[in-house]
Amino acid sequence: MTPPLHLSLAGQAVDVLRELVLTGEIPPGTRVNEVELAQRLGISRGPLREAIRHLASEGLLVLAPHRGASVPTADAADVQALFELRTALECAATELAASRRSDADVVRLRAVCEESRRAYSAGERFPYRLDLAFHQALLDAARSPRIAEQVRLVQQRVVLLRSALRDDPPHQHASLDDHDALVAAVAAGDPSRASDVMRKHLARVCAQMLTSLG
Amino acid sequence: MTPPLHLSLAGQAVDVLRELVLTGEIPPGTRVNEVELAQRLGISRGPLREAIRHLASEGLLVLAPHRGASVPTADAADVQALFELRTALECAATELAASRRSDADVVRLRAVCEESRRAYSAGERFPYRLDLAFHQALLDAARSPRIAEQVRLVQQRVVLLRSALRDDPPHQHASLDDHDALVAAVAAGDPSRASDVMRKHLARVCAQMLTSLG
DNA sequence: GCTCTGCCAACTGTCGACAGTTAACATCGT
DNA sequence: ACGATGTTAACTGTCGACAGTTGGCAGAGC
Repeated sequence: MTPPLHLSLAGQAVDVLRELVLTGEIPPGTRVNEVELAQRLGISRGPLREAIRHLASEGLLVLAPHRGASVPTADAADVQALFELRTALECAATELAASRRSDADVVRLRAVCEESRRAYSAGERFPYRLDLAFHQALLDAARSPRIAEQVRLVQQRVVLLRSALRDDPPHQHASLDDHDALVAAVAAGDPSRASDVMRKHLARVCAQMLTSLG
Repeated sequence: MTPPLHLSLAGQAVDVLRELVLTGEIPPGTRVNEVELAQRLGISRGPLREAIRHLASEGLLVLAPHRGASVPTADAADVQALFELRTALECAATELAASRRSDADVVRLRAVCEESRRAYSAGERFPYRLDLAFHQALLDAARSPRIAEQVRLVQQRVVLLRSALRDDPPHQHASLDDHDALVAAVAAGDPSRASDVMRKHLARVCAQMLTSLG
């Protein structure tokens, strides 16, 4: 039998609180009240504090001494710094993916791209879910668990800002093309081209976010 | 007056416990007893638990449900994954440093290199302190606070393994040469050459650690 | 002698309460 | 009316105690 992944109240609180932050139910700038939230979750302040600190270590909350935790707000400089980190990590992961990918990885990547195009053609907004799935599939192909973990954390922080990407068809179309180009380079086993495409893709996304903010 | 950096007991406990782990006073594989350590630090279990969780988020401790925290031990695969991450981050930082460095940055880097050579010539073992100082100076020149923070965390984990690097003069000499080559490329404003030198430098360090382990 | 089962000690996970600090409000002085 | 100051309520930081789980040990059964 697999040991239960988290039965601890603190672990559950991490999951619930993460969702509350990522879905925007606790919007950026909001301060978190420990006693109130503890009652809402039906737990004591101890486990909740541990959950809060954990989320803070992931960058989803910021702590101020004697003033508690709040959901971070980002300015242009923050976005730039965040994308410098994301670019460093994802370009490296993309290079590794181009070197290490299996046939199954390529199949998977193509499938995600096709599903994205279907959804886009069907008039849906480009589902963020599929964008994440694509990047996740790329990370799987890279077979570097630590880099994958760090990328996951950075992407989480980006999700906090994703309101900036809603409803921009040109940007979404460009992203679909980027993804296709990425898959082609990875499938061809060309790390430097793949990395280059990724760098440009992220630069576009970053620029898009900066204009949407400022 | 600058507000005290951490007056909270949890914050102090983080610093003390981090030092205990990094200096090897609590060696890898050792389990940490909460009540015992709390008494030793003269604090209650609450703040200590927060400190433990914080160190765990930095990778300096690993948590097992109902079995507490212990200092992690690394095998070859861990070292490889760790250096893949480190390479991704430091190569990116090096590229940025080559683009953004000021004259003062170059002066600083040269000074650290010279001090390292002096120490080495004087028959000292290559002080790890100076190696950290060099990489830190490089990060300062890169002006990317998030990447710098992540590198700091990875380097911390590497310190846990640094016993593997003691007393290897050929390796130390090669590292000194690497550092000089790095400074030259950064000073010349050549990002791709600088990144390349860094990649090879880290590959050598990683290989050295792997042979020392297995 | 070996294995399985049931108990036991030690430790972690959790809780409720107290103390110290912060920030906002009301009050006083000018 | 405006600013400075004292006061107070709310919240965080900390503590000690209780409960549940884990792993080891002793003893019974084969």
